Amino acid sequence: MIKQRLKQMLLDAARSAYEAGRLLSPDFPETSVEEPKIEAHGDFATNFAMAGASAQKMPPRKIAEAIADHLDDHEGIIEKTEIAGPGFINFFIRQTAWLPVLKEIHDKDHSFGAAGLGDGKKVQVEFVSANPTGPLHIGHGRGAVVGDTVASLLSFCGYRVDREYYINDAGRQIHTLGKSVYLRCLELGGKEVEFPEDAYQGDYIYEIAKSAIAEKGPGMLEKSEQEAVEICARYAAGQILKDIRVDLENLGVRFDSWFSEQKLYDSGRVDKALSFLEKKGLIYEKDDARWFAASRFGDEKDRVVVRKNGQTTYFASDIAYHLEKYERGYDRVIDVWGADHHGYVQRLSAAITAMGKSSGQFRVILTQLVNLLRKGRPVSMSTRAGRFVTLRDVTDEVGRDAARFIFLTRHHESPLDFDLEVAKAKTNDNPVYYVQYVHARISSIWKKATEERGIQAALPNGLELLCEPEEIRLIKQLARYPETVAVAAELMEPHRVAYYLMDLAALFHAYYNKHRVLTDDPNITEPRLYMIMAVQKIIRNGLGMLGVSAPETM
RNA sequence: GCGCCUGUAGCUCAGUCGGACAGAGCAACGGACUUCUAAUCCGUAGGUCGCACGUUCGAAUCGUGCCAGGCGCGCCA
Repeated sequence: MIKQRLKQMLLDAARSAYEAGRLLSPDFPETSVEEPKIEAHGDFATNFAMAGASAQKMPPRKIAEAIADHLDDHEGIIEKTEIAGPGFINFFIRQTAWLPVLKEIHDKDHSFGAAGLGDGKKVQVEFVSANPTGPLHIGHGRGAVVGDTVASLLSFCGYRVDREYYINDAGRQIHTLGKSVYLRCLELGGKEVEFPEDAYQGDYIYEIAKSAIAEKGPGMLEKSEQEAVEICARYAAGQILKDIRVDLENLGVRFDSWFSEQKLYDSGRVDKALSFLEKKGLIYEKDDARWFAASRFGDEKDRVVVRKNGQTTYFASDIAYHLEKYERGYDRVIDVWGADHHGYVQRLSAAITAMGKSSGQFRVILTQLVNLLRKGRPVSMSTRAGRFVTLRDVTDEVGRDAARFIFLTRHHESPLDFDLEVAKAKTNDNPVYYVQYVHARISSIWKKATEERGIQAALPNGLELLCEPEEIRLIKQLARYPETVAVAAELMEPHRVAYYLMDLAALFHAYYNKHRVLTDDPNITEPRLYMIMAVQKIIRNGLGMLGVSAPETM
């Protein structure tokens, strides 16, 4: 990568300038090379001289001159350097130095830009994990897409990634679900029932009740209430989970494993985790309850793990779950939660620190809430009345590609306004089509090239003829792909890839409108075809990373 | 009251490790289709980066204090 080579050259230049007596100190700052916003400032610039001014006790411009004089560009990638402003060194790269990236893209194809950052380490990304007590809503959709894409990014960057869904199938909510269904069953059987306010109100409960009667038989209702509720609970959770699976599949999200909370209890894992902490002296008894000393690990206060009534808390099973994750051999564990759970982060982090794990081994990604709008007006979401727009409604209406792309064009910690009408619009309000259109346009050109001109393959001939400014800009953008993906993976910010693709698409459309690829001159047609096929590969790879399709025609 | 997130153009949002003159799309206005797909392109206009102070060669970015919106502060999940 050109940037890396420049960094090395700078460091070498600084050393030889010091040896030649032009610099006073061998203490150099960390070299930072970045791309200036303005093209007139060159392809790359460094603040090396300014950052080193205090150590050198010299004016920045003097330092910059010394370094510039000692630059050894034996590969010949630099056209010229300039010293500008308070002491920036600006580099102008020889245009032909950009061209090799095209061949690299063609050669490496799907794996272009794949970095070995992860070094084969095992990572688990746990996301969605919605309670199986009702349909998914749009907020779950956001978490699903962010989690899925973070997993893809990490996987591309050399981690061994598993996607997991944690099923909260133990505890009171499931019991409430069972009771809700049971009562609806009785109601359907003609009995007068009082339906409590804290039960699940939605119409889907009726649907489940109907099929429960059909499948389990009316005899179910003759058992004791406790037994019947239990049957209803398990049946309902199973049905809802089935629907959740379908909803996620529709969004292009698939999990490697579905982990049951109930199994943690059944296998004694919760007790095991608590005694593990107890042995470390981190569990104590107070007010007839048992507490974990979370405050010793940065949490505000200690937290109850076993209640006065002898039942464990959700926190206890979560500790057991995370302990189990590490026991399964995951080096890093990533949880994607809705922002409404952020109060929970510290206590779980505390528990994980208590397990002896470092902060780098656990990360919670919080996704902010989604406001669902239609034509700028909030869509009413009354959970109490059981009347709300589900995730399925949304994907059915706007489609997977648009839904995913919209979730990924915001930083996940920014609240998101999701407007159904905008999501359906096939205009630039909806950049997914803008990006996909590049792919389709290139397919169309290629089709024409093969069918009408008998061209068989894109070959790297005459690339030095790619010297239009729009061509150089496009190729430079292609060269940015590896770094974009690496940074997105490292920071777990998938939106960076989406923005990268929009920028690439803009450069391509601008190029397309100004220059023809298929010309009467084969000498110019060949390299241009080679270039746009590289663009197409990056678009395809990038969209694929985001779980968005790359259509041949639109 | 305490904690977390957010605040950038009329709207929706980017802005990397503190870098040079603040970025895109939409909306507005004016242009470009006998051409490889106009789901496109070109141009114009649009800013107190919530406010104030501080840190320094340099702040949308870091620190402190305010303001506004969202969320959270259970022996709920």
